[in-house]
Amino acid sequence: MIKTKTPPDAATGQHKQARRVTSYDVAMLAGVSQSAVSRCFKPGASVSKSTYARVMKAAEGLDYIPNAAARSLITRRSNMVAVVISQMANLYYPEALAELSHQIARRGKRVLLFTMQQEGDVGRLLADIWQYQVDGAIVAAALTDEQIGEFERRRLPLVVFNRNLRRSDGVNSVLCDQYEAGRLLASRLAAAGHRQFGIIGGPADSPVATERRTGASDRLRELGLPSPAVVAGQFDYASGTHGLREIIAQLGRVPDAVICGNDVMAIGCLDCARHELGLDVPGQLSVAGFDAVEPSNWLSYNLTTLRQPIGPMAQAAAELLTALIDAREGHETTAQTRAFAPQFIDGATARLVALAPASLAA
Amino acid sequence: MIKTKTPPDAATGQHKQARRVTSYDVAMLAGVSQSAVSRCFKPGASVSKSTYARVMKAAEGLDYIPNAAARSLITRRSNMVAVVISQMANLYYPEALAELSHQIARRGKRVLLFTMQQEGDVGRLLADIWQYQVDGAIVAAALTDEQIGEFERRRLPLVVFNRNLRRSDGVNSVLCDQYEAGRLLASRLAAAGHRQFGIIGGPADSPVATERRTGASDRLRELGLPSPAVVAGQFDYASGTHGLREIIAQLGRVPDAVICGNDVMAIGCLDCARHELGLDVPGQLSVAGFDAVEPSNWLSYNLTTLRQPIGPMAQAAAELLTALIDAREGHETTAQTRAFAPQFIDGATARLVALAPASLAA
DNA sequence: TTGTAGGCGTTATCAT
DNA sequence: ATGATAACGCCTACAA
Repeated sequence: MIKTKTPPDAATGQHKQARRVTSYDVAMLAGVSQSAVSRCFKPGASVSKSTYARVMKAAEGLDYIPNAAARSLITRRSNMVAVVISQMANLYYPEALAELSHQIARRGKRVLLFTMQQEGDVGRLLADIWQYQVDGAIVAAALTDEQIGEFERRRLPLVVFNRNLRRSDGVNSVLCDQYEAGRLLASRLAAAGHRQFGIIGGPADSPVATERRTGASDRLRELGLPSPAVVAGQFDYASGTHGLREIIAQLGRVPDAVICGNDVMAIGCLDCARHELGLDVPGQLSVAGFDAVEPSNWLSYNLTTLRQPIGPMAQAAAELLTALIDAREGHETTAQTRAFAPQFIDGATARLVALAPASLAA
Repeated sequence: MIKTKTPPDAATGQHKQARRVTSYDVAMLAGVSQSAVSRCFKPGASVSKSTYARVMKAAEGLDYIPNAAARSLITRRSNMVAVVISQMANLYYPEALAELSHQIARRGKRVLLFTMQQEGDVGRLLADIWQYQVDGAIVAAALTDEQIGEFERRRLPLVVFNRNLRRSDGVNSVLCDQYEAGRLLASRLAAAGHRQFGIIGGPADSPVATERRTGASDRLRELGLPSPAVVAGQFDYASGTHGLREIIAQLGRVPDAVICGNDVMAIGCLDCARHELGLDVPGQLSVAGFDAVEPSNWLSYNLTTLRQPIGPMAQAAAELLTALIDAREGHETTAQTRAFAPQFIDGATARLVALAPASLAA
């Protein structure tokens, strides 16, 4: 007996123990060398038709599948992409994740998922990302410049998703201009004659939330409108309902319009206005959100909002990342930013035309 | 020069090329053997305090992180768990995924995500699951017995999520009894005097959808009620709106109650009834769904539905799977099923008390 | 086209 | 406690 550590039941052959079937087993059964087997599983390798057939038959008989861990050790490619996402509660992110997963799968890779509750928790995930030897990462969360630097040092392709446009230099990113979106929404509402605004913002550690909020309030200030009542929320439904009440308490009256940091909060705000406060929307109050998540389009809401083109953005992210991965060896490619324009959705929860003097009187 | 393929800039030391830093580098810098380094990264190994400190300092200086692929090659543990999910559109699954990811992360593992459009596509994913050497899998999709057998042959721990209770023997599973849930909903509605039902079912390839539908219609038959109008849907909003119209066309009248295969379809049905057909819900029509996803609880809907306890279910699945993984070597454990009771949510979209004779007259 | 041999970066065994 | 050394399963020159 020369074989080391033969499993106890090897002689009986009853069932093969933990020992997995390897390319050696296949080679033996097919009567070829191990490297021949290896070549058969590499697309575009030079193998004769006859050996290919023999190997494949043997592989099938043994249920052989190449071991990706062993392969990645030598090829330095794991065919895994890290996707880092917070705010699964946000509704926008599940939609984005579904698209990302699909697009990444199309390109022959798989998603290793990293989720977290707070955006601030990214730091603790990073070590794991290094460990798992992913080929690249798509991060939809706030990264500090230092953290981005770590990706560079490790030469790990990185695409940030929805990061602040104004800080996107030097980083490959896919995004909507959230600041501009905030401005746009404020402009449209102001143009319709709304004067007193409320803003229900998102979490402090979310750059997207911050951009939207400052975009809107900057624009309102430019227009010389009264300063809006601003309250903080958590991107969830309850933040919308509480937020509206808080705004009303702050102002001592119902505002003309409320801009919410995302659709879910806008829906909460809307429901509170209609069902708890008995307000007519958009008659007495305009409400608008961001994202155009699916429920915003439901008949009960038909929300006025700004769509982020999730599909194209996910596709762009996957495309950009795989390009970076394929080009990793050799020339440094310069970072690019793919910005998408938010699309205004003219729903039914915001009045968008100025009131005629007559109707003001009425 | 003996070193093979020394990178061109190795002499300059300017920046280290693709060559990654390994435990050897750390060992060299710390002045210890490579195996000493390895031990330092294995919790509970025997290392002296002084070498540990030296190694860790060197590791930090070099940004060294153990390579998980190399490790898994020998330990036979990748610390990855495959999660297979379809129907990301369903709203229920994103919520489940978020919980699963969280629970799995707590146990020191990560989720390798496999998504698909149709449940029938599971087959094509399986080969990838074998490839990636995951430690186990949680599958929330329809698996054939043969496919389950393949997991067993490969001794890959498997937990099925929300598979048919009546076929759960021999498979580790976490589920709600969907058939019973369907019966329960039918019973409650029938008890309130509803006689003519409509059912908007889910996709044909979804066992969950099938169970709910047959549970409801079996119960209606037992009660001797007129046979319901049954239409098929895709678990999405549009299926709910179209479904209701189709049911009305089939029956030639508005049914007393509609049971929908999930909440999103129920919401579609509800919106169609109220906003397109001008029906009073629950005055003229009762509508109920399944899952208690977040929007079902929003004020505009307050849907009558059956909650699946996502949190406990995800926790059970993660727990069960990790237990299986830890017990993999040695004794076969017998398969277990963890069934959770659906919880009736007494919303405001279904009339649940019988009409008094007086009000019938009125 | 095919086989031989070395190496990818760890962990695990066994002396010391 | 520490250091050699042999796996782990595969890919890839290189030689034949």
